[in-house]
Amino acid sequence: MAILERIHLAIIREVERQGSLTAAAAQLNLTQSALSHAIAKLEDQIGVKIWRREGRSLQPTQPGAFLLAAANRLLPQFAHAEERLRQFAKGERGTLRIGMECHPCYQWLLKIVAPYLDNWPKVEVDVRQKFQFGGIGALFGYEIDMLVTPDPLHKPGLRFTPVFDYEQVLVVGPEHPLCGADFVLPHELAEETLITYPVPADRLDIYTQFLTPAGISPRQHKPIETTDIMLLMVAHGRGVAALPRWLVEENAAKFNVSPVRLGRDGVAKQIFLGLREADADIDYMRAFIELASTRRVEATPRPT
Amino acid sequence: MAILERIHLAIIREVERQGSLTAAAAQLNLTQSALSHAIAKLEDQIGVKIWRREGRSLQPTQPGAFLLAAANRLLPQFAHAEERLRQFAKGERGTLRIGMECHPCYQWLLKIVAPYLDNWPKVEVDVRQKFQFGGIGALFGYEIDMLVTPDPLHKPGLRFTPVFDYEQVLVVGPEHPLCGADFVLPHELAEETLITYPVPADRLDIYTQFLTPAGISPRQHKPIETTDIMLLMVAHGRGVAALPRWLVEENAAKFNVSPVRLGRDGVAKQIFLGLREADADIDYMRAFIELASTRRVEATPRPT
DNA sequence: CTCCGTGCGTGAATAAAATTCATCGAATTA
DNA sequence: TAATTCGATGAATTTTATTCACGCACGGAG
Repeated sequence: MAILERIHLAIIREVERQGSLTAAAAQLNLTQSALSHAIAKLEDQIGVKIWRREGRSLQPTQPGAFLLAAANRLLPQFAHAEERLRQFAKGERGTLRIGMECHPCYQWLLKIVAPYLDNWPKVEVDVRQKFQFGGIGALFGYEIDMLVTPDPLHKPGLRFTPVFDYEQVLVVGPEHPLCGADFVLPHELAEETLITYPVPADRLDIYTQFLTPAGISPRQHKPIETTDIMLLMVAHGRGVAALPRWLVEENAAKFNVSPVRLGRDGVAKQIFLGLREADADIDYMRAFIELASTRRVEATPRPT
Repeated sequence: MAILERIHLAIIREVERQGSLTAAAAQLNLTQSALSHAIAKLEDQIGVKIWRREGRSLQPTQPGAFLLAAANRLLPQFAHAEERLRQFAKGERGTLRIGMECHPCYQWLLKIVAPYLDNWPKVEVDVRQKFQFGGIGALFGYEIDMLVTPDPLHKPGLRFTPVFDYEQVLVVGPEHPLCGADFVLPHELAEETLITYPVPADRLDIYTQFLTPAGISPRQHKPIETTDIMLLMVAHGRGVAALPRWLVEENAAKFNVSPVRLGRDGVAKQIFLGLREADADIDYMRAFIELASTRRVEATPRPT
């Protein structure tokens, strides 16, 4: 009845990675012959070829590509399940895999995770930042168990809890004309170089909530990966950036940068923790959210 | 290295379903002894018990429950993968699994699917309506390949295309005082019995876009599963309902019901088709969306 | 062009595993 | 309390996976 097994998926994935049966076999601690037999049997039973044998190289056929996608989706879940079971065996509670969709939140997260690890010595924490299908997809696809994101999604199956409010502000260097200003209006950025994290513009609040509504684009847009470099660039007059006020204030002395309110009323933001509804009752998950919620005060900037 | 196999998940799921090893064994075409050995080996290798043997009954332990959840998630994907491979073998293109989050769209869908099946004789179509984690979750979890929904979600990994616009209207019976009225205002429904599909109020447009903003609740709220019964109830003065105008007009003669605009401007709605971005280039998927888009005219009611 | 290295497929042999058979003890029920 | 049902266990057996040995085809080097 059942013909497709875990080993088949493992072979298909490994052959793709290594480029040849022989190399894949070595990786899987098997002989080339074993793989050949295994695949031959599978191809025979379902009546479909997995690869096109073009001379020496193996090109996945359509069914092969389909299986490859399935393998890349399913095998990590097997691996994680086994890992989790081993943790159960050792008396550990599990691994909380946290996904981040909010670059500057990393520093905030560290402040939550530190006491959490003390309170829950038997829980491991793992933080991930790259997801093929976005944070929501990673949550649904069991790549992660919790998501830190500024944009929640109240849908059946997921639950989001706001954990802190903050104000998004413009950061400028000491020589910048806006340094010390009460606030900045969109058109004042029309000739600026805007430094942001490397994500699409429609995921950046300074566009969606500030520039785009006013129909303004900055003169130049520079993507930078790390917050430190970003602040360094701003401090040395290479452009301006938009970051949470608390982050700017924490780094004000170190980098010599100043916050400026975005617009008269400021741009208010919230960070949410999301998890699968099915996990909502797990004690160590609840505890994390609770801890994150109570630390909210420390991270809150002055009210707008 | 790899210890957790498909068979283990199958056993765990089947034991849960059947309540006993013996019954599960019969279901899986194995002997009770085989299952016992298989599980004993697994428990031995990972060092964890799957069930608590309380006298005769088997209660899943915490790891057991975890594996059960994994089984319920993973096994259907194996089954579907095999099914899909068999279809490849037969020269078929695959099965388009369509999920519905929009009760009255069923009739519309039939009109799209009929010509589609003719154009793509090698593609099977399967329509599903129940999802544990909502339509979006089903899409991410590979339970379905396409989602028909009035509320889209533009997120990385998913793509939504609007396929038709319609007007949501109130439906009333021939004896109803509102019959023939130009439009209805929220307070006029305060003493009515409102018939809807059995979904939460925050998913019903008549609440979110009409009643709730005005702070009105109907006197009574009756959930009904099927459109026909709903129209029958309305026609016989048992209440009013909210449905797409095109649906009402199609059934006006058959059931003797009339549409009434909701508010002065009417309530405008759109239906979207959603799919995983990874599938966006598959020809028979594109074709379905194209077909659905071109049929848009027929379903469009008079403009508001 | 030919030789040689390398990679894949195949059949027989072997090793490993899964499954069954036979049996027992414990728990449930009549 | 006897009869019955269910799960565990060890040995026997069957099935399956893997290896070994070998042949063939492709492609690069000489």
